[in-house]
Amino acid sequence: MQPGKGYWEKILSEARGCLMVEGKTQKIPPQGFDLKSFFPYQTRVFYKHVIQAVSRVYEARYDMKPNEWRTLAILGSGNPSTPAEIVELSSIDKVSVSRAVTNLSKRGWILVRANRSDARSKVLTLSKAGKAVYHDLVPRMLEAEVELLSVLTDAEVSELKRLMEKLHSVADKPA
Amino acid sequence: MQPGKGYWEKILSEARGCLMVEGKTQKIPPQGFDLKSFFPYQTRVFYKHVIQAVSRVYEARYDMKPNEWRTLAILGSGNPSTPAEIVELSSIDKVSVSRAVTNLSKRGWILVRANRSDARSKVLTLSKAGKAVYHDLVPRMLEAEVELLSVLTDAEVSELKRLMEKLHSVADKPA
DNA sequence: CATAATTAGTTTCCAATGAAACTATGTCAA
DNA sequence: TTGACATAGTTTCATTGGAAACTAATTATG
Repeated sequence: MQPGKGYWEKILSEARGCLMVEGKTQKIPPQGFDLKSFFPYQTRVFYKHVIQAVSRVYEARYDMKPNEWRTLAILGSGNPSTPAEIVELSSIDKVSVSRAVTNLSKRGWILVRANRSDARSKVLTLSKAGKAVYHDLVPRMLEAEVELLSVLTDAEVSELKRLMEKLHSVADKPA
Repeated sequence: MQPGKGYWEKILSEARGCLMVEGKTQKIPPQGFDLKSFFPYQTRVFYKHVIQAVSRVYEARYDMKPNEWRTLAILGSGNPSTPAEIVELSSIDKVSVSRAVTNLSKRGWILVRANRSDARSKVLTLSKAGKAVYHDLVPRMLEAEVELLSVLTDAEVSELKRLMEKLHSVADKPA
């Protein structure tokens, strides 16, 4: 339960000089904070790199927005879905899903029909055209993924994924 | 130079059923694409988690925006800088830096003086108030980082950082 | 049943961001 | 010099995305 003490001891030791307890202003910082070695900063740079590498594909080829691609991807890989299911599966918020669905529908890529079991809802499926786009795009996206990851070994990719997932397991502080 | 063949062989094999070569439309996909196991998707989820964990701190405490925090962080840890240097160090674009500087200046946290050696430019430093904010915020940000990373061991943190950095080393395709 | 509380999805509004155009200054070459 | 081009920073504009309010339909409760 106490993993990696050393790490943050090191980090905090850098900050120690400028720690201030609530009211008490103390000391000048030991020139200590370095954005470049700050984990969230590194994550942001990393993220931008990854996203940019793959978003080019659907942007250039179909002028799609990220959320449209994600929505299409979910509809293509599964059975008919409701917007709510897409929210669930994509971690996009419902407002954005609504917009993506509207746009994809305008383009004729998805079909919207009523949901018999709940009139508030809708059932979405890919149209023929939508499937064609999906089939064209998926392998290209996977290629882009492969290209992106090609500097890493298999083992490294697995490890990276594992560590990213592990980070989520932080329980929200009970207090 | 050919690292981790197995990984993408696996990935591509899933797509194989629906690969289409330029003009030729082929096959139905093997129900194959799963957004949740798509690396860029995982990265986005990961990123949101990380950013959210730390941005709370400066948002709640000083109602600062991400780019304002980053700008402050750079000014605080170093010597006087020009906006261009901040762009360089923060990987924020110059438009955003300009805005962050304007806002921080309005709040009285940074001082702007002319740059003797180039009248187009400016020299920025933290004011007394700005330093106080910096000194208050830095240890809290580091704490948030520690908190965030506390589910990982030292070794895991190092490895994660290493892998994220390694991914950048992709050379932009020559052709 | 009737009505209160929820839920699905949309619309409206606003904050954040980046691209392109713009202003002012600096640099280089004839 | 003087003009052509480059550079620092700002402004304008369009796009994106999320929060909150809204509508319509459903479920729960008395």
